[in-house]
Amino acid sequence: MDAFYASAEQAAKPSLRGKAVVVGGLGPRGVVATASYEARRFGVHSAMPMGQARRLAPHAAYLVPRFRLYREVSEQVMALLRALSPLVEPLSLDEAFVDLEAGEAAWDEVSAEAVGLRLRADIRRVTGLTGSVGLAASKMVAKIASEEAKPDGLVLIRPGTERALLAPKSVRILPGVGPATGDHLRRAGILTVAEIAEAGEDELVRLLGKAHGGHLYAMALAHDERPVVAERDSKSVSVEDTYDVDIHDRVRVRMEVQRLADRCVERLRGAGRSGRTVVLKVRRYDFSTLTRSETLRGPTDDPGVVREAAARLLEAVDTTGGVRLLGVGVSGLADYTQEDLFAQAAAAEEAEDVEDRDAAVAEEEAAEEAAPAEQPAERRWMAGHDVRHAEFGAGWVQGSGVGRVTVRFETPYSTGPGRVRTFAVDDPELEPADPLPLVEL
DNA sequence: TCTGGGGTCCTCATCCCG
DNA sequence: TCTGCGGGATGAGGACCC
Repeated sequence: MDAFYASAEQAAKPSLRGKAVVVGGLGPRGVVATASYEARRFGVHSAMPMGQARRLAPHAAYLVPRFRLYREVSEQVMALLRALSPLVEPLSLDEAFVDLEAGEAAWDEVSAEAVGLRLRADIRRVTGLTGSVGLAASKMVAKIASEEAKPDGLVLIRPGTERALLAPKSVRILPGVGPATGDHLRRAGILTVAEIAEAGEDELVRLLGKAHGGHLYAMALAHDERPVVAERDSKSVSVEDTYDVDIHDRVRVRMEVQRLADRCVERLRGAGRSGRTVVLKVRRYDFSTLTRSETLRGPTDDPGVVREAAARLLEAVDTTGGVRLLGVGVSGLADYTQEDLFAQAAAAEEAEDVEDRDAAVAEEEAAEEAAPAEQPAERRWMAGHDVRHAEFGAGWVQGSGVGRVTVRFETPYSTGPGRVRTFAVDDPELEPADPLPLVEL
């Protein structure tokens, strides 16, 4: 999908069509998740700090991501892909590999191109958004083709032409070559894909190590036999938060770690999994990041067990100077919880856990009350989120501040920009609403 | 107003075991 | 019994991707 989050927002909000739109975290430490093509013209791109984006494109619309909506659209697209082949490998919400031969949807260049064209039309019809298609004989080349196809295009790379096509390009187009590897290669005088191939496998392995070097050399020769793998089980589950202001208070740090552990277990259980290794992540005030992990005797999905492990790990970490991010993760996932000797004891502790949790929630609420500067009312009105007004109907939050919230009343089906009105943040006629489908049913 | 969140994979060091 | 060594498990960190 092309500039997926931003395109979805433009489809949902007619007043933003053709305008610079930036989706990402809006807090003081937010970064850009996706910029619309209009915003990219100002130099805004993903992973850029929001402050920098605002300086480059002060008039762009800045919105918070709405993952619910993106997931729904993603499901529609994935369903179209699965109709082509049982072998669909999603890479993210907006990207996937499809093995067209396995689905007998295509068997040569002509049939593949026909399938690609039809798919793009279907995506547009079903979701209202544009997607790009890259067709090739391997995953790597198909991925590069799809990048070239963006936005709103289709690129087919004929088998046999891959090497010549890749040769003059920067090493950075190869998947797996980021800033660090790019620099490494540049220092060795290797700038293009052709130069990787000329350097030879031994030299690549010497520079980058066995796995990475060998892999990269194969890629440069357009050798990529990796199969399309459907439904891969995830290998870890984690949650993390970056705080608007560094946390110095050790007690508060402990409390945050407990909350993160609970959220992590919630997600773990939601996925019907359990895990054996608990990982604590701490990013300090100076952006240095460290992780500490502990492997348990068996997999668990018990919040008490994960919380205790996370707390133990935290005790081994120096947080003087402050922390900007905390995270808790679980890896070594299994589909079951081991019924070991301690299962009984764990069940007995469950009651205690619930009490602990209540205590933690109470503590947190108390902390919020103690800090009224948080302005909780405006938390409800996040820029870009859907609302409904008893009199004016469906709309979205354009902005909020100093006790007011500004709403634009329009839907994905409005023919032009909607009207704007401002309300008090506690207006009883205004309430949060669910996202509307981008295409009218 | 410098730097998100959720993942994957690889490497290297260390420890333990046979 | 001492020593060498390979290999798995574990833990930490880094690069990369969307």
